[in-house]
Amino acid sequence: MFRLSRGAEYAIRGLLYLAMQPEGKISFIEEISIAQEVPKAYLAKIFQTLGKKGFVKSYRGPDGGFVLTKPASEISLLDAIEALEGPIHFNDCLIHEGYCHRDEMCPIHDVWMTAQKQFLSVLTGTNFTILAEAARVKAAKKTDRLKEAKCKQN
Amino acid sequence: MFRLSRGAEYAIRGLLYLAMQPEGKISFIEEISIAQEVPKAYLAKIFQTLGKKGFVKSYRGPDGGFVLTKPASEISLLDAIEALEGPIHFNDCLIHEGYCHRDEMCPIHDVWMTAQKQFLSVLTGTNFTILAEAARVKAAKKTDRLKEAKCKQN
DNA sequence: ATTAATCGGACTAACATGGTCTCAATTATC
DNA sequence: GATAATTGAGACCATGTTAGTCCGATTAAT
Repeated sequence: MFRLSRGAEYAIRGLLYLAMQPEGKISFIEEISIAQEVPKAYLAKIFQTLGKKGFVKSYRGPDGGFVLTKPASEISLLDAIEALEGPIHFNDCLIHEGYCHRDEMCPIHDVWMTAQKQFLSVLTGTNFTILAEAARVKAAKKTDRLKEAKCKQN
Repeated sequence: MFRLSRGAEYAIRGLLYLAMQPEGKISFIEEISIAQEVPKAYLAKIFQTLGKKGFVKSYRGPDGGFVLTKPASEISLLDAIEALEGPIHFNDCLIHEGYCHRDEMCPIHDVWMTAQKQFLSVLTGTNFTILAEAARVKAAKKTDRLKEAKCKQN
């Protein structure tokens, strides 16, 4: 179906939220779920898998929560997606060399290969420092727009 | 899940088969299903949707079957896929401008946009004449390999 | 102890996928 | 005109995936 799953989408939002916090600050699920508009219980489950995959570290008990285990710059968008969806391969024939016995006559294999490479290169080229920065810029623009609107009112 | 559906895969194989036939030659489902290793009944269903979408024309009765309605060069890989899967958008926010209210603060939208563009450009840049030609080349190489192997035997 | 948080997993409803099967319609051939 | 070969339309079904919810257990700060 060529669609990002909601689970992966939410994982990305969650990691982005953490990436935008001051370093080392513990955030808890409820906080993130509200800010990022994700159902709390679902987000909790997602963060468990993010924990198992080594992207976040958790603290239990009151004042518990989650922190990134590595610098945001070392987590790519692809990492986040594959953490939830598993490895991406557009077509079965791309799973590994020799998987598909039709390879020797099938001309489509190569097309998929390049399409997938193009796609993956965009995702690996984007990390959460970049995303966090882009989010900050967007937020600034938004407040600018609001100010301007208020100015016109008066 | 970022995966091509089997249905679309089979549609591609079917169209490729037709594209490789002499122009105007009618092929019937059983023939195609055997050559392309697709379950016959399923392929029949797929060709009905390909017919409705205007890619193939059908003839009933004995000696009936299917033919391409337009030159293979005018059918892109994307056309074939979207005929079965509907329009491709990697993420909901790409459905149309303004669909997602988070756009104004979400930094990921733009990444998806470029990733999808890259991907689609590969698929639109590949048509069935290209594929058919590539298949012929591959087939030739295969027979070469076989000949060589036979030569060594003697 | 209480309370606030994660951990782990069971559970579920809805939908998508990948088919099969049947019967009807069409048409070439004998 | 009967027969046989083909597509047309759609009902049907088993399985898997998605997008969650819910609950009880665990951990730790106060």
